[in-house]
Amino acid sequence: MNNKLYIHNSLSRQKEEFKPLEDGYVGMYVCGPTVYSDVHLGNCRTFVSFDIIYRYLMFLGNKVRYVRNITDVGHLEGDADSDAEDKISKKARLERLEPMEVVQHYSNGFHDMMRIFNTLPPSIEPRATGHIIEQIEMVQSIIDNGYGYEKNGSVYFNTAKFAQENDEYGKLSGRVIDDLLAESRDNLKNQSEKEHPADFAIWIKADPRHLMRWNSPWSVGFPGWHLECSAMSTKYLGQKFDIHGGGNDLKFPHHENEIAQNVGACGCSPAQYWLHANMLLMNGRKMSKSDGNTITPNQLFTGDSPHISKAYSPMAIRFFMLQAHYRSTLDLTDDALLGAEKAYRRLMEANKVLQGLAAAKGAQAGELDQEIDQLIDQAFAEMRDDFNTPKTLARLFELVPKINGIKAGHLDAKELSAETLEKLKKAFSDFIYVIFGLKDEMDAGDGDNSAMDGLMQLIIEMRADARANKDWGTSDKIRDVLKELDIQLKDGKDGTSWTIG
RNA sequence: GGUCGGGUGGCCGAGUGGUUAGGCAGAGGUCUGCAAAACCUUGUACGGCGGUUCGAAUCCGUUCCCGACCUCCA
Repeated sequence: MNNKLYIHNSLSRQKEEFKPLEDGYVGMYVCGPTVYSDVHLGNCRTFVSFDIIYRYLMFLGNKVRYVRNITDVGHLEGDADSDAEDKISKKARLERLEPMEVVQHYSNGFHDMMRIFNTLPPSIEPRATGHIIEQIEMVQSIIDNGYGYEKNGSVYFNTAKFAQENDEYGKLSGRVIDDLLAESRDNLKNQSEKEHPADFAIWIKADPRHLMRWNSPWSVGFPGWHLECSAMSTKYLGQKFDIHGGGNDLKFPHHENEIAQNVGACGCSPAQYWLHANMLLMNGRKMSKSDGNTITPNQLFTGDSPHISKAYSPMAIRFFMLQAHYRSTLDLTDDALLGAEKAYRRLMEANKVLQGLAAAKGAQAGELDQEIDQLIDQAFAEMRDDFNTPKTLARLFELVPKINGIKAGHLDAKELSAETLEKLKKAFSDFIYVIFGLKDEMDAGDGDNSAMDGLMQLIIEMRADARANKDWGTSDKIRDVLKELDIQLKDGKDGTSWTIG
């Protein structure tokens, strides 16, 4: 059986077998947020996608160092040599806050949201402002290697020269430097500090209104966007590492320039595999604040938005994200969320049923056993094929009727060996909790529900008595009132169970 | 305008040169005191137009539409 992991590499635009630089160890860098506003739902999708990838790499037995930065300086709203302002500096100025207050506030919010979506924290979460020295050193290396030049205290990366001397530039994004040249030749007339429009700032001299400033050999200023990722990935993962990830929108210019900086500074391309998560749409269009086609995570949780009919739980949304492949766009609609929520509950219910199953006496591997065994193996194979969560889920959902069928007695439990049943239990639990990172939201109180369980047991018994006496009024009243309390009774062959939601 | 990626059944969403994705919704049935849950069965599909092929939704060309990034304009 083929146990290799295949990953789609944006650099080669095809699936490749994943081979870490050092067997059993994986270094993964993912571009984190710029913390100047509340985290965007689309960002959440990207980080959930990489959370699954992180979890799965660990599940396969790798020791993973997962570095996800926080960009808290340098990300401009426009071009460095125009009138652009740093996003955080601007926010701080408008709100009359210290820039670090802005950074702390939105970092906290980001972390809260990541926790709500049940993503694992990265191994290291470096900040750009905490690595000014490393960035200055990298600028110096780039200058020393002839790929950077200073103009009026700012330092620019010489993209044109770099592209001429290296094969690297444009490889990732498909940009051709000549096209960039041709497209923008007119701009050369502008009073620009740049020698070429494709050049970009790696150190920016701070104008008087700029609130974030550090001493450097060139000026009192701040590092350019892109540079923080080059410097910090090198610091924590080395000049070469395994995986670099981020949102698709970062491919150009951010990631292209990152590669240029790394090559320009040390002569080697940083990551072996580049992974890009695709965008989240809403109602078939991009989310956009200006035309109202947008929704925040919190609006999703509260249902307070004209775009949705009800509130959705974080796990229902996480499940919704799992239903699409990370490299595809995902269209968020109310109907799709309704469907995902139901599917999520069905899966979790099935798991609960499964974990309660015991092997039948005298069970032997029959046809059912073989089918189940095969589906489990297929599910794992789907994950190894570029983390294909929708296909993995499809296999799990093919197992659901089997689980329910055994429980209900439609399927012959004797055909399922104890060994395969154990394998199935372990696989379901691993997929749901360990790999997909889902949580049970339907259990009351999580852990401390013995009182609730006891109460429900009593109520169920009282209803059973009423039913035995054909007292339908009482039994239906119990059922209806509980339903209003969001508790659902499920009558099965061997008694009644209940769930919340 | 440039580069790249898409257009799949009522909705979301996989995938493949000839064979079932899966979920949700819909229809029928089993079970039930009636329901719900669960189980069984089930329909409609691959944007338009050409071409390659014995055969294409899957490959090629073209056109329309959508998205990302860049650029231009505002």
